[in-house]
Amino acid sequence: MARGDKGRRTRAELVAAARAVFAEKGYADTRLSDITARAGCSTGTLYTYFRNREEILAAVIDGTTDRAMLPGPSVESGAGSGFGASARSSASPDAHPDSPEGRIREGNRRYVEAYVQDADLMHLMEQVAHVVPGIQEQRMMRAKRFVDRNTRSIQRLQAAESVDPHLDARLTAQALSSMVSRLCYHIYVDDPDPYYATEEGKARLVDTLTRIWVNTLGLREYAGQKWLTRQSSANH
Amino acid sequence: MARGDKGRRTRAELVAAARAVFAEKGYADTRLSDITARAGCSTGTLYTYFRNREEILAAVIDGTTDRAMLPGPSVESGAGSGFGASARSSASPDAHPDSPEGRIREGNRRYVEAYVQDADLMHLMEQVAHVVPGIQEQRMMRAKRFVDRNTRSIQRLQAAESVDPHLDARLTAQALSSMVSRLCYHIYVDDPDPYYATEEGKARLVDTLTRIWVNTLGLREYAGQKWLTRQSSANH
Amino acid sequence: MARGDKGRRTRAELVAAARAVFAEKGYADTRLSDITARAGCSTGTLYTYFRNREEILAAVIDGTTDRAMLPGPSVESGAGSGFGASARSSASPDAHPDSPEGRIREGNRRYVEAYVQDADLMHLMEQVAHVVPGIQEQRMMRAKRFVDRNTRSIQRLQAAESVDPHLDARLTAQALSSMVSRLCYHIYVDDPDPYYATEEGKARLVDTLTRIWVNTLGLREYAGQKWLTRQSSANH
Amino acid sequence: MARGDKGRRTRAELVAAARAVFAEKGYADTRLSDITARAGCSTGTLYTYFRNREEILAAVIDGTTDRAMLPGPSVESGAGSGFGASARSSASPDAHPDSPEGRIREGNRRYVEAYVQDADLMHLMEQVAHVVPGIQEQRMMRAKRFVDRNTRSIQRLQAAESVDPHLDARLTAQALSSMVSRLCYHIYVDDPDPYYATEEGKARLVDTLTRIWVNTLGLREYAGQKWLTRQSSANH
DNA sequence: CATGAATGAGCATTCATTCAT
DNA sequence: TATGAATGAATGCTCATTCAT
Repeated sequence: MARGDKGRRTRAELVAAARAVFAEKGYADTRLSDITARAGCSTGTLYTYFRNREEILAAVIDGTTDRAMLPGPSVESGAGSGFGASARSSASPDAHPDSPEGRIREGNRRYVEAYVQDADLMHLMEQVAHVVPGIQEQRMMRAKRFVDRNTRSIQRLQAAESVDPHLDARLTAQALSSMVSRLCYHIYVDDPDPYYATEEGKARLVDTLTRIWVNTLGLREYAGQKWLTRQSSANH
Repeated sequence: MARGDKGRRTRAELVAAARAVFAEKGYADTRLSDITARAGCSTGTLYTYFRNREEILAAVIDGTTDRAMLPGPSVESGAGSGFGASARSSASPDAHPDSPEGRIREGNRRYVEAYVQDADLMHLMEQVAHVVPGIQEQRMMRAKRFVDRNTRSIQRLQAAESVDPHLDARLTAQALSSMVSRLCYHIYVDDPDPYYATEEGKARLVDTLTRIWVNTLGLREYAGQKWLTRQSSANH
Repeated sequence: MARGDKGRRTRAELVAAARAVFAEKGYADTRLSDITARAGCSTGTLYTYFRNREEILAAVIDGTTDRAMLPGPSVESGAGSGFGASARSSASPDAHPDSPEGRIREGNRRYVEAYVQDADLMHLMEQVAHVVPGIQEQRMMRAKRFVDRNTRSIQRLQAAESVDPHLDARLTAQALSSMVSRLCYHIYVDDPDPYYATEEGKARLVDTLTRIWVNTLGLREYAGQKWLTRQSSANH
Repeated sequence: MARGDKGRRTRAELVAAARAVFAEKGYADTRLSDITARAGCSTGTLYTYFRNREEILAAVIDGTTDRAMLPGPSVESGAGSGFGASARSSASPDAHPDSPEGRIREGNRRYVEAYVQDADLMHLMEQVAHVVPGIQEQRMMRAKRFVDRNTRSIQRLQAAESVDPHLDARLTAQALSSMVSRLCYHIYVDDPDPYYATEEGKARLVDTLTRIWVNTLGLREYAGQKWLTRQSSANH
């Protein structure tokens, strides 16, 4: 493994090139020579930094994991806290940021934002998850932590009678997570609609996601209230 | 293309073998010789029926499309009708089968059932969708029809004030579809849990899915009522 | 080998089909299935009549050998006689048919005529001669006989002081034969010019060939005479 | 494409090996592995320099095009001049080198010499011309230029009344070219006779070819003179 | 005699990986 | 560290030939 100064730069160029080529041609259709060609170095150089094709894939994923890969809402409310900490809540965009709804909304907002930034990576992940061993495990681990936390939040709120007690907490947490990631995947990768790349589009998406969480959980304050009206006319 | 009687049998054996090997080793790691070996014929025979690797993949997918591939709830309620036709509704398993909830439940039940049957195929689809041109298009077409129908149902129910009017109908329809397919994928493919292959597990899954749909939409009768208790203790 | 009545017809269809396909796609690019497809029978049938690919090629060639394959001038003047039998001679088209020139002209005329008829076969021969063992030998045998005869004719005429005595008789005979076949090949196969398929074109070709023979040999009567004028203006 | 020093050597070895194997087994029967085996490298190396079988054939042909491929007499007399520039001429080997006859003889001499050098290549060309697209075109182009030049020479000499005016100039030029190449092909490839590889044999061949050209064209000075005697006894 | 599905040896081509420079 | 030519195992695909029906 090269650690000099030029070394670090070359390595970075390789990772960047790999990401770009993976995005362009897909993982399976990418030749290592495509990567070195774009990185402007020779084939041999790649092996100075990576032992094989999978290792450079791992580097591409790791290099951006920190930013992206937010597995869903409630991420930001501090370890173990979930979204159920505080009391006040409503489906309106101006809900108190510390209410369960506020936290859900904030989590969704961050997730969507990250997804837009790294849509190409998400596409790559999708291709690679079922093919390269290890990736999927790592990914599921991360997702599991958040589902676990949300499961506990739901259970706590169910105990507090703020959430529909009939819901299977874990299944629901998993379902809501799946929904968020899959809908983003659909909108930003599968069948991209430029509207959802705009601020308005993203806001609408976050709002819909949040509303689905809130409605699903039946967060008390919200469930009982009259339907609110929103400024932008419905149904884009 | 062989059309005799033996021909039909050989072709079927090849498709079956292909499906099995794809499931076992993954699409990318499957050698055509793996398929012919399992089918008990020589490599050349494969080319009597298929021009190349993609064509046999297509045959595998087509061969099961009819059974599986139900893209989600409300499929069965007749062309254009969606799930919103009748009035009475509740989240309980014994909801009138013709109520919106009944239809959603029935759709979910069928989808889950089909998914369990063809989980290996769904896995295959997931691998292949992003790699093989054409597959993804066909798949999205089919999904789009159901999202469209559900979008209209939601809009109709919103007009009748039976559904939360703040929801973006299309986005919600898409989100709920995504949730169903993705959750099934997670449960039956990604991180399989034998419990959900049992009748009880499937029932619980269907129930949770249905409840999420109903809660999300805020179907009136349900939203207002007191939470019901279920026999099986919560949260598996 | 099938010898029934239907058998003979099937065999004939196969040979005809083979000739057509060889002409269309070239020998190397012809699949046996191309032949059976065009003949309207199944692949197996071909093996009822021919043991392999070379055998059907042989059949195609044999089937037309009688007509075509005239190896050049002087063919018709009776066994062993060559073109030198009679006395009077001139390069004009109306030379006495029994003069050396008349015989040369007649030989060329027949050769060209046959070539036009079977240009596709000649093309086939050219492809195949260097590739399939046996064909070339058979072909050379036939050619050799005519070169031999012409060699003797030239020698006889040289003895009679009617022909340039400096010429190497055999080499000249070979050269003139080569010229005729190669020029026809060029004109009818390599770089076909429709003009030479017309009666006028063929006449001009035969005339040029004949004149080259006569001039080369320096057949006395011709060599001494003043240049003749021809009706059709020169140099197409 | 490798451009280093070793690279150039490897490439050259491959081309040499290809030429040798093509000559030995024929183009169609040559396996790429035959070539790499003889070149002493692995199969993959061939693809470092050539994209496929045709490209290495092209390299074999190009690599020797400069030496060989002289399409016939009169090549060397400067652009556009042909063989008809000067006046004095005779069929004797000691004709003034600048006379038409001298030029024809010199052209034939060079052609024969080159043919002997590269007989294996000429054989290869013959096999390949009718099979590989592009080769034939390139070959005809080159040949056409010489036929064109000779056509003009003939026409000029006809205008000067030095050449038989009845001859179709282009057809004659084509015929004489064809004769030269085909006779060489016969003598050196088809039915090789060691005699013609000797100096005496080559001289006799050149002499015969030249004499046929001169007689055919009826170059005045020659046509009128008495037949000359040559030292070597006639008719090998 | 005809059929056409089955065969399988044979070959071109790819591309991750190595290593001498 | 960088280079890039060399490697060669691996695999998709072809098509002449066979033979049971």
